[in-house]
Amino acid sequence: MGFIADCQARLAFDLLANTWNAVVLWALRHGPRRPGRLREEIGGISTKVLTETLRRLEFNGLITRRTYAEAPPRVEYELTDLGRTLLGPIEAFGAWAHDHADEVMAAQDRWET
Amino acid sequence: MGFIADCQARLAFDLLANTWNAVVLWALRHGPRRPGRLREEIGGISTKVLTETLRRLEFNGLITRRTYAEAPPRVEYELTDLGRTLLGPIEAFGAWAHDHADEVMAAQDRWET
DNA sequence: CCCGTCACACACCATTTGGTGCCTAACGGA
DNA sequence: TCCGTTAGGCACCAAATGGTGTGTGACGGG
Repeated sequence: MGFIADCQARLAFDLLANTWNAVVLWALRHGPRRPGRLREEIGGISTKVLTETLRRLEFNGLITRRTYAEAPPRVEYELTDLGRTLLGPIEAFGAWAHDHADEVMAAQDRWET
Repeated sequence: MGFIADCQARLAFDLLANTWNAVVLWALRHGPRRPGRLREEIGGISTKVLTETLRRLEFNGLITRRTYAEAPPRVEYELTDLGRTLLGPIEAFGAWAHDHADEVMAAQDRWET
């Protein structure tokens, strides 16, 4: 029933099953962002991986890519309505981490043997 | 603020940033399970990957491993209190998928060019 | 007329992830 | 005594992920 194997929940898990998808979605929560700005705000992500992540999110209909015919070129990424509906679940994880990060790290430290 | 780069939220995202972690946690939601039973209920996971996933979850303090000195050997995995606190956020994603899976697949289909 | 900026593409590389197949220890039963 | 069952180790492999470094087109400015 409902949540295992090839079910729909797996689709959602797959959307978040990489290092940057959720981070980039979260970084877009306040509105459109240019890639350079995204890299600053996120920190630690290369341009290549950022563009790959943005392509994935665009492919899944979670963000849109808007280009402006200027020079130097300008591009903005923005959450779609669909993408915005993911902010709630993502925030649930953020809140969980805020409450339990110390417990996870304590559990990890117990394995120093 | 507080959700980008090296912050605590990244820790939670990392916990779910692979194919099977969330699935296995979810499969354990009703109580202890033996590995064979888990593989049946989940479907499509090899024994190697299942044990690796269980080791990861155990390492992060989300599940416990209990062995019984019997033959054939018996092992049971169970959510810890900490692991149970993750069921809420995971369920939020399941619910999201239930509501929006069709939109994601429709978005993917738009890229058939 | 060369320089810097921006948003990539592209070549290349290391590590991780997921997967298959084979092997083992230990026992109860045929 | 050989078989089946259970959990999982081990060798091996392919693909995906993440990362670095370099090149590029188009324009405005010095």
